Amino acid sequence: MNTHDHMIDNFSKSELFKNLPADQINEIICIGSTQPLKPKAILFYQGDPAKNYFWVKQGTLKLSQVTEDGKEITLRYISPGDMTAALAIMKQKEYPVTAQAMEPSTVVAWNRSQILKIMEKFPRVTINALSIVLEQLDDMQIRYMELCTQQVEQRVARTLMRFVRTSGKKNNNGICIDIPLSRKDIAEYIGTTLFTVSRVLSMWEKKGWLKTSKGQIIILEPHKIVEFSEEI
Amino acid sequence: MNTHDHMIDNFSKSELFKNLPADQINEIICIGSTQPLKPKAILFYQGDPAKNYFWVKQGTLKLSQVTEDGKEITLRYISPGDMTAALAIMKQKEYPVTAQAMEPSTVVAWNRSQILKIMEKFPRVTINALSIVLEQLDDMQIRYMELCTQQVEQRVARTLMRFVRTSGKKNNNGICIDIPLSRKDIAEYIGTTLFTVSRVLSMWEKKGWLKTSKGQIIILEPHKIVEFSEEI
DNA sequence: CGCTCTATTGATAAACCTCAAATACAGTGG
DNA sequence: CCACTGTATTTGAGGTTTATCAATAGAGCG
Repeated sequence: MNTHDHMIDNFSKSELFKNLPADQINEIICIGSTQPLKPKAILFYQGDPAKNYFWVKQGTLKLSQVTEDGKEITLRYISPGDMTAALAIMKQKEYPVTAQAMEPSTVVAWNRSQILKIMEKFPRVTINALSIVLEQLDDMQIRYMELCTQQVEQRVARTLMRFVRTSGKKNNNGICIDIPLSRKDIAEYIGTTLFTVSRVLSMWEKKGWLKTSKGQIIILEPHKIVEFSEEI
Repeated sequence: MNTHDHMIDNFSKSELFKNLPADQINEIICIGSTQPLKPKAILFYQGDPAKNYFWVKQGTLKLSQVTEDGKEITLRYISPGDMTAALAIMKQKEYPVTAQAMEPSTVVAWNRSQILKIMEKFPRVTINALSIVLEQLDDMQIRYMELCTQQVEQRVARTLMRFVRTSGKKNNNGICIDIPLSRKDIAEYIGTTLFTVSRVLSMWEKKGWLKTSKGQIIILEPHKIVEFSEEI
C-alpha cells in the first residue's frame, strides 16, 4: 500500500527516471530528502546555497527571479514530474532565484554533492536531465520570441493555453486551470502589468470566452482563445 | 605542428571536453565531421534533421529563429569553444532554428546517433553538456528578465558589454567588438527595431562613447556604457 | 556611374505603463 | 450574522516609449 509506492510510481513516469529500473529509482530517491510544502511556502530563497539544488515533485511551484529594482519575473511553473536543475549544480555560484509552492506540494531534493554522485553512478539520469533542461531552454526561447514579437493580448492567450496543456482539467462546461493564478501572476509571467492583464481578461469574460472566480480560471471557448493566440 | 594538433588544443580548453584525456577527445572528434564555413554560410536551416545536430567550433555563428510572420529573432551568438545542443538530440522533432556563420568558422558536427553513442561511452561528456546547456538556459532567463524590465537603451548597453566580454579585443584607444554587427543584428538580439538601435548608437557616437565603421563597433568609454546598463 | 544594402532622421501613431480611485471579495473576530 | 480589514480587481485619464513608415544619405561593388 502506502505513500512510498505511490511516490515510486509517480517517479517512474517522470522524464528524469525514464529507462531506469524501479530499484535504482528507489535508491536515488532515498539519497535525497522528501519534503512536503504548504501553499506559499518557499522552498529556497535567492538560490540559498545551504539549501538543496535539485528536485522533483508533486504539486506546482513557481520559480521566480527578482530584479535589482524589485520587479518579480516568473521564470516558469513546475508541475508534477518536472525537475529543476539550477546552474548552481555545476558552478558554485548563487542566484537570485526563488521557488515557492502555489498549492500543497511534495518535493524530493538533493544537494550538490548528492546529485553529482547520482549522475556519476547513473549516467542515464544525466542524459535524462540534459533532455529536461533542453526542453526548458526551448520553452524559454519560445517565450523570448513571443515577448519580442507579440503583443500582450496574444501573450495572455498563449499563456492560458499553456496552462491548459499542463494543468487543464475538463469541467462541466469548460476547461479549468487547476492552479490559482492572479492577474499579477500572469503579468509577471509575460512581462506586463496586472492592469493590462486585467483589461484583457475582463474583455474576454464579457465576451463569454472564460470565467474567473477566486483565482480560478475556467476557459469556456478554447477555440476563440487559440484563434487569438495564433493571430499574426 | 599542423592544424590537427591545434584543433585538439582548442577542444581541450572547451567546457564540453573538460576532465577528458586527450586521446578520448581525439576519438570523439574523429566520430564527427569537421567543416569549414565561409561568412554568411548556413550550417543548418530550420533545424534540417538530415543535417547535424550538435557541434563545437571556432569562429562565431548566429543562432536564430523565424516567426510565422517572418520576423527573425536571434537566440544567441556562439563563440569558439561553445556548443549547441538542439532539443532535436533527444526528441526527434524539427525546429525552425537556423545557424549562420558571421565570419570564417570551423565547426565539428555529430548527428543524433553519433552524439548518443558518445554520451553513452563518455558520461563525462554528458555532464559537461548539461553544464553548458544550464549556462545557456541561465543566459536566456537573464535576457528574458531584461526584456521584461528594461527599456531599449539599457538593453543595447548590456548587449554591447556582453559582446565586449565574449569577443572584445583591446585596441589602441578602446575595446573593439570582433564580430561584424549591423543595427539589425543588435535589434534582433534584444527585440526592438533597427531604427531604435540606430538612434541609440548615433546618440552615443555623438557623445564620443563609441565609434562605428563598416559593421565594427569600438567602445571608447566603457564606463559610461556600463553605467548606463546598470541604471535602475 | 548606377545599383544595392545599410544607416540616419523625422513625423505620426499605437501600445502600454503609471498612477489614482473605486469596487469587489474573502477572511476574521466580535 | 455583521462590521472590519486587507487584498485583488476593475476602470479611467494622461503620459511615455517605441513601432511604423517615408524619405534621404552614405558605403561598397561591379
